[in-house]
Amino acid sequence: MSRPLPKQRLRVWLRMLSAQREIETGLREALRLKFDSTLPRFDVLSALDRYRDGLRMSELSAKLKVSNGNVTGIVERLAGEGLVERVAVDGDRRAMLVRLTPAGAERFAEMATAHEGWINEQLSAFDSDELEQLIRLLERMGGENA
Amino acid sequence: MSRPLPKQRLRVWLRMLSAQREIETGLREALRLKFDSTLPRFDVLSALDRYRDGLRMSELSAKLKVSNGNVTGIVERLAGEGLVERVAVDGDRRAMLVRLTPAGAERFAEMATAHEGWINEQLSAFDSDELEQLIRLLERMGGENA
DNA sequence: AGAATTTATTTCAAGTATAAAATATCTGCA
DNA sequence: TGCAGATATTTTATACTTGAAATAAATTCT
Repeated sequence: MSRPLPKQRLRVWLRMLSAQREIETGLREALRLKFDSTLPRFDVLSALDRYRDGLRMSELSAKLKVSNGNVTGIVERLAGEGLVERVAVDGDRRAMLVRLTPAGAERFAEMATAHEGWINEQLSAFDSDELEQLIRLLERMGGENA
Repeated sequence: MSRPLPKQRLRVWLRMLSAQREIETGLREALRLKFDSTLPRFDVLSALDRYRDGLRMSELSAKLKVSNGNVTGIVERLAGEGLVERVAVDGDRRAMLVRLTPAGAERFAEMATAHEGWINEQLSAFDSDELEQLIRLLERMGGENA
């Protein structure tokens, strides 16, 4: 007789939260110390690095799963640092396209290398098979992919 | 020849972030609509419900893995709502013990029931074996348990 | 064309979060 | 005893986050 399903699910959720917070705390500190930057900024740069032609504000907030207003502020600060630029979209004067500047692309490349290393350490306990298992399971959690 | 280990680990991390944000968005909204409350407040109540004798501020922030100053603010608001109370610890005048009020315990009980239901829906795709797998894997992620 | 609606983004108010500085208290030890 | 250092918490400054309201521009429907 095993534990009821709802309790098991709750347990998974709580454990996931805990692991996540712990890893994020490490990342946050590392980003701050090595790059004087933050996790949200890294996330925005990362999305823009993946979409080199740029993204609209709304696409950015959808990809990051955060509110529109939130992205406005982060992009503003990144623009202030010269890492991203906002350009008008022609054909739609409501929209703004955000993309990496050359400086931003270069900066992100350094951060991404370090970031991959930190994650690699945090998840060093897992071998390839286990990682595949995790991917398969996590892909079925929540709705669609990243 | 499979993908290199560091990339696989990164993939797991990104997928976990994505799933988490999606689920949290749902929980946040549900908590707001049904209880006019928030996730951080729920987390604090949850910890206090588990430790009925109360917790010190520092124990609370350690369990929740958030900063001390953060907990100060959330507890302040919960105290304003009459859901928690702060009492002096005798033998140490620096410390504060926080615990649920009867109203807080009652309120939390309602919230917890609903919360379990929401999580149960969000993770409805998984059966018992898969949940056990997830637990085992997640327990090895980051450092120690919750 | 002109009004109503929808879409894209920003602004706003309130709450959440961190790191660092400030307080207050406690503990260990010369 | 008295003080140096450690501990518990709050305060402060700044950043992040949300949901809702406000703008502004595009689209739809007569």
